[in-house]
Amino acid sequence: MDTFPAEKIQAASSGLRAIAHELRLAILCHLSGGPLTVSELLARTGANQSNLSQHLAKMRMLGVLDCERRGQQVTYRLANPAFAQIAEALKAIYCASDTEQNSGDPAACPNPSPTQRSTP
Amino acid sequence: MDTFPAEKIQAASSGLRAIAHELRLAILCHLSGGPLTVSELLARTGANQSNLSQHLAKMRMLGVLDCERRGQQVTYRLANPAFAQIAEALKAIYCASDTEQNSGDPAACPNPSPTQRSTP
DNA sequence: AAGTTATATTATCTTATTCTAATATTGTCA
DNA sequence: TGACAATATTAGAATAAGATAATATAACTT
Repeated sequence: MDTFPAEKIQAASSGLRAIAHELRLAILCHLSGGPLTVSELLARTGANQSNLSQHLAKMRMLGVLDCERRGQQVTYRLANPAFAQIAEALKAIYCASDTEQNSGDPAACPNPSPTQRSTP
Repeated sequence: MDTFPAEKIQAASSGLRAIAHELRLAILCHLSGGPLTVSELLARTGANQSNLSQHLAKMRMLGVLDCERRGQQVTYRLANPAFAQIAEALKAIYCASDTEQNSGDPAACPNPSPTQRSTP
């Protein structure tokens, strides 16, 4: 996959920023099952009202969520169902059925590593 | 999709944070086509060497990339092929074939919006 | 060993995120 | 109209992320 036009990268990274936060990802996951009102999200996430509202606003402004008011309740939904696929991919990565994920040292790498010659 | 265990959300959001940046997303896209050396990434992204290295380090520490040194070159690759799916999903969202994406005001919403009664 | 290439690390400054608390809007109902 | 419920907004302080420049390390070459 190299065909991601450079001009779109900026927009896409904004979209990612919109969900790259513990609470906002939780919101995404909950909304992947269908629209929910703020109260429902409040109950499911256990978040602080003001804080939740701010995060919802950010997700909306960054184009991840749409919302609609009905009386005094506001319902939020994914602006694009493909956002749920991102949650799916994450689940595949972080909820692998195996016992453990990656046994290696996360920081292990380049300079510290032992020499490996390309032409032994 | 509500079956994303709460304990995993934190790890997953770290993974997202690792790619929620213009340059890091570009790196992900380039590596989706297969492993590349730092020099190759340097050429393709046009980034500053020090900066690129720091972003690669962050992606590695957050578990998105693996790397391996061969002589004086270091090759980076996706730690999990499923990360490429995220790039695919983003492409679906942000590179829709239609002329334009979402024509609505991104900020339009709740309080500012006109009344809609639930029982008209 | 000295020079050179490839890459990583550190330091610092600037800017952006995030949380909390307080307050404001909007809509409903008695 | 006045109280209440649902949600949004603002302001401020604390923390994190980012860019740049300078320097360090590691491996190769002569």
